[in-house]
Amino acid sequence: MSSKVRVRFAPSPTGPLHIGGVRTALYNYLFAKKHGGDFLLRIEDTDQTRYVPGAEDYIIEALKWCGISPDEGIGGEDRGNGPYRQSERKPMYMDYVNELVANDKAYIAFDTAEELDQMRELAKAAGAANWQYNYITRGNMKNSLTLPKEEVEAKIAAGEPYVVRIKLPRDHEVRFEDIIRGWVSVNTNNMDDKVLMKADGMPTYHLANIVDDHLMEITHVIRGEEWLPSAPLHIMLYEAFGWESPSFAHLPLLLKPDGPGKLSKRDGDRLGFPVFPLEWTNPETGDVASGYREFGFFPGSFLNMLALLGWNPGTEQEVFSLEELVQAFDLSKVSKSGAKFDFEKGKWFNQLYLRKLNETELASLLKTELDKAGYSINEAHLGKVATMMSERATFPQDLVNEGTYLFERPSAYDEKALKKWNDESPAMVGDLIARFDALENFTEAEIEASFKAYLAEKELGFGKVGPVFRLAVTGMGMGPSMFTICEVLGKKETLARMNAAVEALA
RNA sequence: GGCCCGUUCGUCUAGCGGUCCAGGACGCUGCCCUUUCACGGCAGAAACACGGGUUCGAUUCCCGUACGGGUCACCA
Repeated sequence: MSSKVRVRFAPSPTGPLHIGGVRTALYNYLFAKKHGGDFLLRIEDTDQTRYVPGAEDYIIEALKWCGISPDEGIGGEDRGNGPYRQSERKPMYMDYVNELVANDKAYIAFDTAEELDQMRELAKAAGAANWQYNYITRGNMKNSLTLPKEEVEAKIAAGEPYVVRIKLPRDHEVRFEDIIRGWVSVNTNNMDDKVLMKADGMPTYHLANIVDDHLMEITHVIRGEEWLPSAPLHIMLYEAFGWESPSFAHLPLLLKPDGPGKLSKRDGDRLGFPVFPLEWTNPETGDVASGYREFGFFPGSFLNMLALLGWNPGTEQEVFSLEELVQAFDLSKVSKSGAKFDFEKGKWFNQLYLRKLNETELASLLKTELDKAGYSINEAHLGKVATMMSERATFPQDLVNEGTYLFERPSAYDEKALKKWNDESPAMVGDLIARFDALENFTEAEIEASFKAYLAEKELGFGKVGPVFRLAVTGMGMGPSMFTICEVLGKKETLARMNAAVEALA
């Protein structure tokens, strides 16, 4: 009888979540929902020096925008496993650390950060490999393993700062089966006695993580590959406590599209696209980093894009709603190697999502964008214009930007299109003005019929008059059907523009 | 550098010993549609890192090399 699936996303509030973090949260969410389990959000803020105000709210808002809010924990329900912020759990960790020390699974160490740095430098100067605080070196350091018991007690009584380190056994092969990578094996000889509790009394990530995952009954730990090297330590910790370890799944990293390395927060807008779900203003510098939401992405397309970065269902389906992702998701189909992030594919997804919208939805998007840009049009035309512009838009703002001539008179004429304008043009436009002016209902169909009748009468080709007509009305050399544009503009405005063009370009 | 993980088109990837002179998608190129642009349709270029094994047979299994990534804090 297996217990209920419970997973957690446990970010550190050191700044905005980047898209790699969002993907980790997404995979956790998908896995939980697929198995009818719980998705928790825990804040790992054991490092007080790195706390960034606003980061926690940002994380909650980002998940909410994506539609993958946690069931339990920060931003979700408190189901009695809280607090869900590690800084608020500080007193709880002490007992566990003491238990480990009492059972000879951990020890107290007095070495200062400076002394440790010195050891590392010395080792480096001697050309040795990494200096490690381990089964060999701990015998020469200042700790409860080397110092007499009375001295240890005296130091503690005197208020001397100390840390607690795990006491790793010598030459022990640590093995665990990663859901994505299969068996991973590391010898304790290559590991060191990591600090479990810092001098300030706060646990390190390693200790807090294990204690909390155990207490919160986490069944599956799904996290980035950057944690793979410390997974053996975590296994040792579970063993030290005598607890059953959860299953692990280490996700491949999101890599920079250009140079080497993983996509990082610092990449910001250097690459010409957002790396954060929502816009973020650095509270210290005031710098603003763009977000996918503000860039015009839909939560659905954003998630769809992220989901396929490192996972695929094994079929040729690429477009998924969140519900479909839940159904199709499978951790064993997550790939092993890192994925270079490709913004072009993301844009494609957004374009696809935009086109799936119906006329009412598009009209509402257009209205919002028009308001933002300070434009307004006859509400009756909203749907027509939105639909017309949607096929050349990737983002909602393109609905306006790709056709500003629909909302204001052209202030200039496109240089390239201007080449189509010649000596005969004013007369042609003049003829059209006269014809259009006579139209009863200035509708798309009527305008088209009138225009074509004119072509037939003068025995002119569409290519001869069309571009000139377009230039006069929109100032452009390309765009959607002129007849639709004219109907939207209305007779008065269309004729006014044509007259203005004749005057300006004569 | 030590340790760990990985390696199929430019990119994301399918492939779990013969179905693969390797499939899909983004991007790119060409053609068609079209007054133009866009959309759409069609077509095309484009990859199994290398070397050894194992096997009747390797993209698929094993080993090595190369390359890439991660990690080596009283940060997570």
